[in-house]
Amino acid sequence: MDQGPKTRKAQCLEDLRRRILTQDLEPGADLDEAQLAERYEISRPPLREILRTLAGEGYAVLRENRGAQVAPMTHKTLRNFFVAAPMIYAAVTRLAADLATPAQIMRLKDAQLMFRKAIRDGDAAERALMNQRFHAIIGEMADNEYLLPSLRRLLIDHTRIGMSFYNPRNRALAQERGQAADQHDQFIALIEAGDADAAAALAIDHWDLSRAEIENFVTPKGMDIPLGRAPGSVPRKGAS
Amino acid sequence: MDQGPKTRKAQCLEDLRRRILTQDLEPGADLDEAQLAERYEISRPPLREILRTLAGEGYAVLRENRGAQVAPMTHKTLRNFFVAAPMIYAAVTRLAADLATPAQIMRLKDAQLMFRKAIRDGDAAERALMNQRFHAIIGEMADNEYLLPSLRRLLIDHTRIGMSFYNPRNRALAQERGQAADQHDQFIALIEAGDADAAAALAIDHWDLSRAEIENFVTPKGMDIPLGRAPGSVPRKGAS
DNA sequence: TGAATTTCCCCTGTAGACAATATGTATTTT
DNA sequence: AAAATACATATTGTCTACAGGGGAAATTCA
Repeated sequence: MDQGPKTRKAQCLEDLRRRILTQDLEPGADLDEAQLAERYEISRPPLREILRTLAGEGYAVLRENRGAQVAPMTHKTLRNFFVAAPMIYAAVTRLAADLATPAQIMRLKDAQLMFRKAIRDGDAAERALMNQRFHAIIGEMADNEYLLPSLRRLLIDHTRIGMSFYNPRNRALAQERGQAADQHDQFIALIEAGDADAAAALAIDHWDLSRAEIENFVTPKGMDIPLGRAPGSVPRKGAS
Repeated sequence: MDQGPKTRKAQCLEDLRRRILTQDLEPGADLDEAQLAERYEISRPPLREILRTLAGEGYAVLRENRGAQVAPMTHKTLRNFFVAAPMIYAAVTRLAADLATPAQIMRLKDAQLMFRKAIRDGDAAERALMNQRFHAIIGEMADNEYLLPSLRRLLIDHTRIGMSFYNPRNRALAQERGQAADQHDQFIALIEAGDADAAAALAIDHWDLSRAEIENFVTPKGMDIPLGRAPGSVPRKGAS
């Protein structure tokens, strides 16, 4: 029983990627070799190769003699992300509109169908994964080995960030997801038409939508409720 | 005898990087596991990890069940390189000017000294390596995990391309190398001054210089020598 | 009681042997 | 004679066992 079309090693790699993207494995979490090797029924040497692969792709970091951990998100992460994302996204989308092949456009449409299905089903992890796949395919269309490494790194953290503020009770978020899906349809149309300028502009719009979501989550409205007074304290004006 | 400050494995990784950058190992060359393991006196499992690391960094490519090879340079390579390089270089340099620490600036000056020394010594490989180090340090200054992967990938191929048209007899190239070194001094000054705009502009100038070199090599002047006439052919005007 | 040092244990790193897959060659069949 | 298949060989992929380093805790000394 080799449970699936691929080898166990490939399945392990794929599953670890999925678990990291969906935050099933949280940023900074330790990746224990022996434990993972047992879980995926492979021995430690091939698992170590997988960890190195993940590190190369930006999913994990390796520390000499101290094991691997899921790529952490630090206080600088968001700032760096905001700086790099619009530039790379716009550049890649522009190239994609110029170079996309019919076969790739088919795959993009498939990914979009699965993305919309995940939204309908309310499956947050699947939605995040399908969104990631959609943009990864646009990256493949751009076919530029020098830009793809940064794009892939961005998509990993974009997906993880998106997972961290999923909230099914928030109507505004649901509405924004609908907008995002509509923009995906526009991506397909513009790429199919080969309209590079419009595609690049759409990439910026798409980014702005996502950025606004992230900013609303990171910087929520403060609670407008005064603190109680400490016993014996004197009421006063000015700074606390 | 552990011949050096680092472990044999680290030395192997470093040496393979150096050999790939200097084209001692040419693009597309096969990397035989057993052979390399013997050469560096380590066993195959750690060597395989090194190959995976190199693949993650863009030095090599892995093909399932078919071994590793040095990252090839195809017909699309140069075009993609020309598209991505100015954007990434300018962006990274701008960030570097904003964020560089004094310690990093010290290291940049060191790298520049070694770069000039390599030029004086006429050591092409060392010059290419030190140029790479100089720009890698600027990358570290930018401190942006999303842009560095693409920068690293660009620097690898920029170094390899530069090595492929080294010619000590060409005076124009020597003069351009002097210009490049002078621009490096300007990089240091502008980064130290924190002048991001000027640094980004300089990055573009530096790129233009390098691009002109590459274009002159890739597209040399045609030879203006007519073919001989075939026996019995009639002299004629117009297209051949 | 606190701090420094030493020891122990767990985890990472490595080695050598084994298994499996791909390629090239030779043979056989059409 | 040409093509296809089967086999042999070389190379990649994997496993078990062992060695080594780092961190944490305990103990000892100030």
